[in-house]
Amino acid sequence: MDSELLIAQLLRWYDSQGRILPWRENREVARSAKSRSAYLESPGPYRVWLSEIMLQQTTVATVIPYYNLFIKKWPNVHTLARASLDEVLACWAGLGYYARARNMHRCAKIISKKLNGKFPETEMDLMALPGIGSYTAAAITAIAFNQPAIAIDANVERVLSRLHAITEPLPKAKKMISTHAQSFIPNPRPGDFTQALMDLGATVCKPRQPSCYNCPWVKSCKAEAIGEADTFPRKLPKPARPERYGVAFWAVRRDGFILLRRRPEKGLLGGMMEVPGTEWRLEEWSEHELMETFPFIANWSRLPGSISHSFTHFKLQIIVYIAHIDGRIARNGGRWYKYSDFQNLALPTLTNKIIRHVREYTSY
DNA sequence: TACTCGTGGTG
DNA sequence: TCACCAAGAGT
Repeated sequence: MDSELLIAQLLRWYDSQGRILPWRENREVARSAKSRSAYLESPGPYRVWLSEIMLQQTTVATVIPYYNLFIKKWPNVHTLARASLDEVLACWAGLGYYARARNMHRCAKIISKKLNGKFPETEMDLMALPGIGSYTAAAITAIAFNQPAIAIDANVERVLSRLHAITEPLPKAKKMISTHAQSFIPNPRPGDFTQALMDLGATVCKPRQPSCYNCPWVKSCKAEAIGEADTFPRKLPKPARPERYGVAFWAVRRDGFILLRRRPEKGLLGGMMEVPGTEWRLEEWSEHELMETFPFIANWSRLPGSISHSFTHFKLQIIVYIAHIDGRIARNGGRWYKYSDFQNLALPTLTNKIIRHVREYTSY
């Protein structure tokens, strides 16, 4: 294929059809100035880095409000480095993949204190930082510093799988896709090009019902040529997700405070707050078992209904027991919180679902 | 390498 | 309704 032609076609498309996003405010300037080169000035590595971390496995629409909040609260890497991890996790709550927030905070401290606030500019040096892998390193190199690199994400994998009609299923096809991607390096506008490729995948070369009639590459696309664009990329079937069962214990103190606890730093929902409960196992919990599992002696009563939540590799069904407590017992690291303090806590969506469920059935 | 790690939107 | 999907990284 003629790489130079493809590059020119995609950049032309990007100049008129590329998205304007909060972490691309330079594009707004470029487009309104009708500049040929949308690359006027990078938004800066901090903004590029922050957006790329948030965008890992997360949709643009979900990220935007979080990105705006973070930029407003911590406008540069030094302010973010000075924030407490608790504060960062509380602001990240609901965005998922919480290891990202912990790694991001660690990374900010390293850049602020050890690197004098200066982001590394090569993929190798960037990848040495926590939370930055091959994709994010390439994205920062290309977008923030306009140096030759191509970030290969799920969009790019899909676009190139179709362009070359790669029948090898993912993830085995990654190596071949990467080889094809290298043919676009170097090019005159590395930052714009890598974003153009992602925009094409997000708005035209979509997973389902791709708009091939709007694609600048339609004449070169091998998958489209055989009328099977939407069948690429091929993928290996995913294993079924098992159902797990858990019980949450909603303890209310006489003054109305609720017992919550912090999850361990590592693992699922690491460092986030939860309603105390049983482990999540493959077997349902019997009433008889729970008699020995309640965190303390009280008049526990079961709330009607249940909560369903879906994680990446298993589904979870939670039932809730509620009790009013006289003493100020707080076992295994739990702490009492009042409702008005909940907004400042790192509450993941699962915990919020349990809270909402309780509020439906009680007056709290 | 293959598994772990969230959540919300979509068809 | 539910399986699929997303600007992946760490281990």
